[in-house]
Amino acid sequence: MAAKSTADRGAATAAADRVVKPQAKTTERREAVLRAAMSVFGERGYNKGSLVEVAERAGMTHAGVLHHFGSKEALLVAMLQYRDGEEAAGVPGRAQTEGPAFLGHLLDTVAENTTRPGVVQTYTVLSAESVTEGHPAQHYFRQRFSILRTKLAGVLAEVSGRDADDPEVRDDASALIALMDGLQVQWLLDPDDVDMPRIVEKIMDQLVDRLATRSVAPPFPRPQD
Amino acid sequence: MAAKSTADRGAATAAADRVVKPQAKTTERREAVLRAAMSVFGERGYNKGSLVEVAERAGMTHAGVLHHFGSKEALLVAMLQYRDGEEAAGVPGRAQTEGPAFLGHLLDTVAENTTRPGVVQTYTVLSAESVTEGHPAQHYFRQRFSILRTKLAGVLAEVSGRDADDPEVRDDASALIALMDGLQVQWLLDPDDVDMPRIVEKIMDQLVDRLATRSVAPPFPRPQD
DNA sequence: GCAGACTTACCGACGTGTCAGTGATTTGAT
DNA sequence: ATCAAATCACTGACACGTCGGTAAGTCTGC
Repeated sequence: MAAKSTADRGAATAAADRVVKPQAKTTERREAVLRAAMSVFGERGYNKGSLVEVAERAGMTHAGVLHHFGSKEALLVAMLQYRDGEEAAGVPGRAQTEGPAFLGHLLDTVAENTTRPGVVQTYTVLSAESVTEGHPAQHYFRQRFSILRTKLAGVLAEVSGRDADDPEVRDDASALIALMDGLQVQWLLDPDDVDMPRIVEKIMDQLVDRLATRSVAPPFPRPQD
Repeated sequence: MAAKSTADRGAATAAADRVVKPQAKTTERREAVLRAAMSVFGERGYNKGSLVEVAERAGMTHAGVLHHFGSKEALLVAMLQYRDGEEAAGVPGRAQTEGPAFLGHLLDTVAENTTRPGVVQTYTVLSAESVTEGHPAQHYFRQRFSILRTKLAGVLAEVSGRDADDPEVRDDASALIALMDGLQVQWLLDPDDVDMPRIVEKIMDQLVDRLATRSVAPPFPRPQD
């Protein structure tokens, strides 16, 4: 019968070609809107950024943007998810960096961010803005921080021969994330006065070093090689 | 311009007594507006916070607020300065804590902030928002960070017997400030998962310790044993 | 009676979201 | 392959609310 929305489509073609459901260039246009949203919300924040400006940068009217995403809130959420996907895809290696290499990946990201103030600003402004009442990105950032803390704690534990549930390890994970985020604000305001990569690397080394050398009660014998 | 507003007044009359200048309750009312602004801008951010809501909480109309402060921007700036004054006055000791005691003061502040999420939110949201183009609080925060970095570097140098111009000392000052700011975002989003005072104290100790024990030697990967 | 502290009334600019309509494209039956 | 119907990707106009700011008048304490 009649398919209601674009979501209701299935088993039309057997072959696994890629352009079956949407209208050929639709994905392209949606991505243009998403990228426009990143730049606008990054420059002005979610509250001050307007759909009209997003639409202009994407080359359509604001009604067109609403046609694709339904509401400003939904656009923000879609943008956040899109950004995650892009980042994962952008890494030359596999989707997710695992183990100790993750620390190096973090350092690389900090260094790379130095060349992309726009991206840094998007993240900084939005994450802070999200703590206000009823902000649509609140759930996203709460979850993101939670996952990041857990992952970092795991890596830190692995590297230092500790337990990932050790409060000290978790504290250090929180601290490292906080350090990176906090530095971004200072750096955006005063790029010449704050050397993000150098600072993060130094503190990270120091944290790992202390975690490894000062094992309070090693649950297992851990030779330092 | 007919009835010019009283917006710009800088305590510029001769006698320092109280019977000449403001109209008795005026100072009181202005402070009420300033406090209302802190709560509104803290909850919603500067962009989303409205003069109407500030006015309501101060018990007047938004035109009344404009009468006192001239513009929304001017209100924000006045609020920021008022907050600084309040904080300085709130410390039981003198206006400014000097020397090594400053580190303890910082720790006390972090602990105290744990009981005042509103204040923390105001600072967090506004400081991040200020990095956007043309934000009225940009100058305030740039200056604030600059002064804080310098002061902290001085104290750190004093405590560890280093030079305040030492890049390592300045890096650590930036790092400590970044840590505190970054933790606030995580804490606001997840108060139970982030123990701000404990984390800051631990990192601070660690920083001071390393600064003091490791003089002016270039850092080797594994000097400690 | 006058300056200052307001209020009421209002303006123009914007911002989000709705709606009907219009071509372009895809679909499905022939 | 052809063609009509369905669906899509939009646009333009508008409804409706909100916001910062202005103008002018009123009330109050000195």
